[in-house]
Amino acid sequence: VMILRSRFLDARRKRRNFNKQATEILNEYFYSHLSNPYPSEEAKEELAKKCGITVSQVSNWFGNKRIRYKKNIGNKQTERGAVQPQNKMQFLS
Amino acid sequence: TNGEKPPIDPNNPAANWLHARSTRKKRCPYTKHQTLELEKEFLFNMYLTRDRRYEVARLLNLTERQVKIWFQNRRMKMKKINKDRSKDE
DNA sequence: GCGCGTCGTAAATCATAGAC
DNA sequence: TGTCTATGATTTACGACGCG
Repeated sequence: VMILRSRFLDARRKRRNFNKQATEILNEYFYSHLSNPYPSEEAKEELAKKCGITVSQVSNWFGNKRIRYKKNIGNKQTERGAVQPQNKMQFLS
Repeated sequence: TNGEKPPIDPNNPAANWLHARSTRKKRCPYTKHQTLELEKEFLFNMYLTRDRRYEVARLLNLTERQVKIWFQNRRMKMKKINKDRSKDE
């Protein structure tokens, strides 16, 4: 049991890239909230649940995404996917 | 509370989400020795007295502010570790 | 008010999965 | 198989705000 448990813990400790669906969900949220990509704690919990990852991992993902997105502005990185033609970023005038 | 736009602002990236302190000190990774000594001190007590902070800073060639912030960050890290462990069932 | 506490984050850096 | 780079995690450094 000890061996299995430690093996389990070791396996979890190793970083794995998130699966495609989880990444899609996160990207969809990010690009549909581009004017303010800072999910609330509640939103993070919901995203975590939908993606099958932890809240901390959601926070890490948004932290990395925001800074890496910024570093790309000007690049062609409009990044496909979730941005609907009818964008949701309005107001804030 | 300030701007500091990235180099370019193509069209309207809607990226007005501020932040980016221009006067912030660049992050400077601590040496193995500094980290080890800080960890030892943290093991001894999670909170520093004023005198102890001064002494640690002097010994490790860090500012008192750096030592204070290191302990604050370390406590947050401990909290996260404990949280993760408790979710282990 | 000061001074140190937590909380959330930016930005740099680390570690290494994975693509090639 | 052996590079590399993209990606998830961790490490410094603050701003904002709370408390005594």
